[in-house]
Order: sequence, then structure tokens, then C-alpha cells
Amino acid sequence: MSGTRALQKEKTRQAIIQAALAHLSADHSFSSMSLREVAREAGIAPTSFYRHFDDMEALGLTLVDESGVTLRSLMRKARSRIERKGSVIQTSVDTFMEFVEKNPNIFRLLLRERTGISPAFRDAVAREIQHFKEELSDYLAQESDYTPDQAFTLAEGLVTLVFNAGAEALDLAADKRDALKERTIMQLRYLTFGAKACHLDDALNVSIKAS
Amino acid sequence: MSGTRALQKEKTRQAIIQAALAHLSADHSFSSMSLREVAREAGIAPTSFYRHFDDMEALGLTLVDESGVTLRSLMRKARSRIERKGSVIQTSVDTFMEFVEKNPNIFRLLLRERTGISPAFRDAVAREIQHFKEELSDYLAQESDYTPDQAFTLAEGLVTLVFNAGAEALDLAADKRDALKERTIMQLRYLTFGAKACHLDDALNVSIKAS
DNA sequence: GGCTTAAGTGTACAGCTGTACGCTGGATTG
DNA sequence: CAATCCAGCGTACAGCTGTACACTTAAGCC
Repeated sequence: MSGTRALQKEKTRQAIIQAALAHLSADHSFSSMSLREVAREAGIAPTSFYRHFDDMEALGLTLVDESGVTLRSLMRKARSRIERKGSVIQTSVDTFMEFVEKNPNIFRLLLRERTGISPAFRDAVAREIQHFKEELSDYLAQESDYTPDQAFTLAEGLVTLVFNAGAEALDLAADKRDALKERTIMQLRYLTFGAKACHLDDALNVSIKAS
Repeated sequence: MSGTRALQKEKTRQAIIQAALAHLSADHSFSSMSLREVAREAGIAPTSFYRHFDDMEALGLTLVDESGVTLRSLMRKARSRIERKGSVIQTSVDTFMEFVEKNPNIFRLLLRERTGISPAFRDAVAREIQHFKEELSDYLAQESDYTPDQAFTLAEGLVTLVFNAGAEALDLAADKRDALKERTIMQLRYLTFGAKACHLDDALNVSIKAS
């Protein structure tokens, strides 16, 4: 029961995971990656792969799950930063952009498999993003007094804008990245301000919606 | 010079293009499509493919260009609808969603290759979307009196939200699609309203930005 | 200390891929 | 009419893929 065996197994399992992540890049996606390629990179025989995963799809789903863990720890970090410093929007964007810069490959994985070939992948990524939206929605509903629907609509918009900015930042030179970041921040402000106004509006039973 | 020959050539060229488009679906992307597959579907020998395109990438770029044509005709249509009926946001979303529903495969192509493996593809798609942003930006700047920067920032946000909604609509049942459409419209309203407010704000030299 | 279990190996095979090459037959040209 | 061109074909080949199968060898167990 000491687990010399189990320990070694876990070690090569991690080697496989790391090999797959390492091979991700702008010019190499997970779906274009072969089982043999991963095995080669991990330093094992192709057939040994099966001792750890049923097939490449199973490995991919594991990667998505792992990236979910990373993302959620990121969110917790952002929240504590907000509680210390205040500015929700600025902090969120900074934190997210930091994540994209530090984990471009994980982000690329999510980005690509979100619209990829495998239904299981698409679902897994969609679930991660949905988490993101819901957590932000809860936070917003609690801070201001939006209705649940309004909070979710706003949160969804914010997440969409930030996520997309991250995607564009990936391929951008550092100087243009700052401009993008600024535009994104403005867009988030517009959205938040509009939501607030519309909320007050509803409360007063007036309508700006026709505008 | 009558062109029986050239005519036939154009015909099989179109057959190739149509074969590629027809084979696109939720579970089959362009990048996962082989040259032989396209040739089979088009009813020609694999090697005949080379009489028309250098390789699959060249065919892909052609498809992206064609989709650009479709998109731009779409925009013109939307604009004339707006001039007749008025509501910018509602009309834009309706038109775009109609496009996505009628040309899911073209939209999938753009969506996937935007984050794909090939730099040429990514650039081509980015250029199409940039067109979109710029045309909308011009339109906004002309209708209201935003500064060019503000107009572009707003346009970019709007395009991002609509494009993403289209992507999500692809995999959604019809009943949930309506809810998504409604949320998207609200988000666009928030964004537009916030931009307007912020613009007036700037003009008066006050600041809501700290909010 | 012997028996069992299982992670990792090497070989093998069928099926797919892109594409080089030489040919054919009908349209085009002079 | 004869000469040329060229879209489309069939064959061929090397290189890659996933994975079935039988094996070794070291750890775990009684």
C-alpha cells in the first residue's frame, strides 16, 4: 500500500498531461495533435498511453477540467483583490489578461475547443464559461440590487467581452495590447453603466428602452 | 476563346468549393477535412484538385473570401432595413441571426478558423471582422456625434457581442435561442446607452468614469 | 519466497494521408 | 487539318495514424 507503483503511474500520467500542454501553441492545436505525438513527447511508447486514458478525447477533457481549476483559482484571486482595492472592472481585466499572458496554451485550448469538432469538448468548455458567468452574476446581484435576470444578462455581456479581448490579445504585439485593454475597459464601463441606468429606469417604471 | 473549356473548369472549381462547404458541420471542421475527402465529394480524382488550388489552405482562404462577400451583402441589407424601419439594434440582431441560421456552415468556418492553426486563415478572418467593425463604426459616427475613438470602441463591443451570440445560437435549441436573442438585445442596449452617456459626459467635462 | 497484477515495451497491420509522375482525350489554336 | 494545350485520371509510394496482441519486469500480496 505504500504506493511506489501508484506513484510512478501518477508521474507518467502527469508527464502525458504536461506533454500535451507543452505542445499547444499558436500553430498546433489539441485537435491536430496525435496520440503518438503526445506519447513521443512524454517519453513513453504509443501503446502505453492507453494505460492512462481511453483515447485523446479523454485526455482533452481532463485538460479542460484542469484549466477549469486554474480559472476558478484565478477568480478567487481577483475577488480578493477587488475587496482590497475597489475597482471591479480594472481589476478583473488586469487579472484576466495576466492569466492569458501566463497560460496562453490553456486559454487557446478553451478557445479552440469551444467551437471544435467534439460535442463532449464543446460541452465541457461551455460548462466552464457558464460557471464563470454565474459566479459573476451572483456577485453583481449581491453588490448592487439587480434582478437575477438583469444581473445574469450583464454578467454574460461582461464575460463575453473580456473573454474575446483575451482571445485577441493572444496574437497581439505588446504595444497594441494596451490599446485593446483600454478599449475593453471602456466597453465594460459602457455596459455596466447602461445596465445600471436601465435598472433604475425599470424601478421608476419609465422607459429608456425605446432610445 | 468561346470557352467551353474554361467554363467546364469553373464548373468543377465550384464543385470543389461546394463540396467543401457541404461537408462542414458541427462535427466536421475545415481543418479536419482532407484533400481526398473534398475530391471524393466533388466527384474528381484527388490529384485533379491541384488543377484548381495549390493546397487545402488555398481553398480555405477562398472560402473565407466568399463568406466575406456574403457578409457584406448582409450588411447592406441590414442597413436598408434600418432606413426603412428604424430600430438599429433589433434589426441588426435579427439580420445577423437570420444569416447564422441560413449559413451555419459559413459561420462555423469563420468562427473556427479565427482561432485556428493557420496564420493565413486567422489573418483572413480577422480582416473580415475588422471590416465589419469599421463599417459599423463609420455608421455610428455619422448618425450620432461620437468621436472616432468612441465610435470604434462602441462598434467593436457591439460586433463582439453579436458575433458571440451567433456562435452560441448555433448549438442551441430554437426555444433557448429566443431567450439568448433577448439577452443579446439587452446587452447591446446597455452598451449603446452607456456609450451615449459617457459621450455626453465627456462633452460636459464631468466624469462618471469612476463609477 | 512464490504468485499475481499491471505499467510499459516492441512488433505488426490496415487504413488513411499528400503528392509525384506519366498518360489520355477532347477543346483550342494556327 | 495538324499541332498544342491542359483538365482530369490512375498508379504508386512513403509517411503517418490508431490500436491489437503478446511480451517483460518490477511491485504488491499472501
